[in-house]
Amino acid sequence: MSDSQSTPAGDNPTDFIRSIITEDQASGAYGGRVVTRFPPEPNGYLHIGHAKSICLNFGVGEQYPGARCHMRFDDTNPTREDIEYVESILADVKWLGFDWGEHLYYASDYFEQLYQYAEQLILDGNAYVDGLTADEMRKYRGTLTEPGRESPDRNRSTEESLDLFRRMRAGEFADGEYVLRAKIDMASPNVNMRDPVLYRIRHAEHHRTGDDWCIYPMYDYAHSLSDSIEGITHSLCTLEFEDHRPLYDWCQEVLGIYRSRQIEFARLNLTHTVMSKRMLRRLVEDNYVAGWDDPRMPTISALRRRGYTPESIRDMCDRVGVARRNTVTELALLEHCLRDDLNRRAQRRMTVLDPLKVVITNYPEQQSEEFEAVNNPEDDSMGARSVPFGREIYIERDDFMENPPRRFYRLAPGQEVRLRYACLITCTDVVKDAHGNVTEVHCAYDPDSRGGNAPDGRRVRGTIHWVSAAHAVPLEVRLYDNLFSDPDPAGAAAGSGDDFVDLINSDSLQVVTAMAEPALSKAEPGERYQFERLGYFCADPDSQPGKPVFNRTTTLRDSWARISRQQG
RNA sequence: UGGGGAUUAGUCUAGUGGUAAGACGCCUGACUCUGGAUCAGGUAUCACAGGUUCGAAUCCUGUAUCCCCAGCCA
Repeated sequence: MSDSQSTPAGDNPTDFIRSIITEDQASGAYGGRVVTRFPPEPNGYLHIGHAKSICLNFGVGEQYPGARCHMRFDDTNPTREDIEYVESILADVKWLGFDWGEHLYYASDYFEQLYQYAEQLILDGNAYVDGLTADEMRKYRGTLTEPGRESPDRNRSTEESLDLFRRMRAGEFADGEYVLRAKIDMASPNVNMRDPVLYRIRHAEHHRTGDDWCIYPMYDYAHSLSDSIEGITHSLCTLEFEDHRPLYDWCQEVLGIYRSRQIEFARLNLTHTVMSKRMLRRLVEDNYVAGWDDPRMPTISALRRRGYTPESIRDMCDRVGVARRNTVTELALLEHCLRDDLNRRAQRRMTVLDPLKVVITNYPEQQSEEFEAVNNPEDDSMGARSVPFGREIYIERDDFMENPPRRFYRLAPGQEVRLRYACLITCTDVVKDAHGNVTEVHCAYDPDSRGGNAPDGRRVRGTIHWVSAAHAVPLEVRLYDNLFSDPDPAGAAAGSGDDFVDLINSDSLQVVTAMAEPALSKAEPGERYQFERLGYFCADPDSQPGKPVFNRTTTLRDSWARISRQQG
């Protein structure tokens, strides 16, 4: 576990759900058991929003004595689901650092049991087979302000319903011909209680049960029963299921089975991204991004590829908390958590993203030497490495200005800066091309400043990173920015009537060839570094031996940007 | 009055009758071989209006605003 400052040791409940569970434990409800579950439908990739639910459910599952969290797939709709998603979801949950142990389940494992319970419902007069078409059923359902009407089939005898239901299972009917409905109350102000459909006919191959079934249970029914079957004590779900709770309770109550308690919380929203499955799918399928794991996506697999650590994601979820209010969390919080984590853990390297050549005119040609650079100033145990230095080096183009503004402490004519870990240099001359662009900068170094400090103790405010031109290795670096500049793209699109894809930031990806110190040439995919003064970067799986590719995970905080903005 | 929720600083979250806490962000300053990190300080009277009370973000009443629900999706 990483040390999260937001959760001081010894504190117990940190949100209303944990308060409820703590009380239940104290009062002996559920016999002192605590069992939660994370129940995705395997119809897409997990995103950062799911991470909140994962952290909550698995977090509770490991926090209470004897507690556990089940990993369960809500695979009740064969037409949208696929094994590919099952595998990616499992991998993502694991990567986030959670473990379901033996408790991996599938709603489809309960199909037979669910079916038997459905027959029980019919026998008890709590369900009936209805022959209304989907269209008719919608009309019979009424509206939000008007009650619904009872279907003509509502009073079908239990014998007949049972017979029809068995024939539904046997495959005698086409899709849509019949459904099994709960017999509750067509006049309920809660439309979910107006005789909701429990089973529909779907002649489709299921990714796990093949064509064993042609009738499939609906979410409300399957979920309530699955929770009960697994002995889930606290069934944590998002706010939009609030109206479903009466139905969730109804299913367990009329069947007289184990009672679980559904508790709803607000889902996570993040600025500068979209989270709906529909929109994410659109981004991928219409090729606005390179795939589900394109580092600009909010999916777990994309965040992983981009370089986010699981610890940082969990830390953010901890800090965001759990409540019942619909909110939008600033991306800045996630970025803070990442920097906080990587500042302590990532090794430093020097890389120049936009090279400008500097010739140190008083440094002997052909000569070179090595300077020692610490790998992480926050952690001595990470040791040091040596970095080659020579007469010609690259510095960041931004680190030189011919006519610098006030408080620009970097390189400028006549101005002295420190080359990090190396020595002090002073700009003596500027070489330009025919268009007046600076192509080269000439400097003189202070031979007595080897290591970075002058013996006379003079202060040099600016320290810049650099790379020896003779030893530099080229690096493909992918600079990512937010996919959407608007903090609330979905809202902005809805408000203006625009298609959300029109709001995509055209500068969300910039690919550059950077010059890096030699140590970076053999980076393995997944390795994360801080490129000094620039940000955190992660080697991408596209890297080839000798041809590393890095993704910029996030920049470092840049207070110079603020200063220069203030100066105009 | 269709039903169900929500409303504390720019953003999250705590506080459950005794005079607003923490985090991110932002602003100041210190320090610094990353204008990074770190450290110090600053940054709201709790949607609104009444009421109860010695005292209310916390209780009551009313109002406003926002979110969710009419799939044989989850």
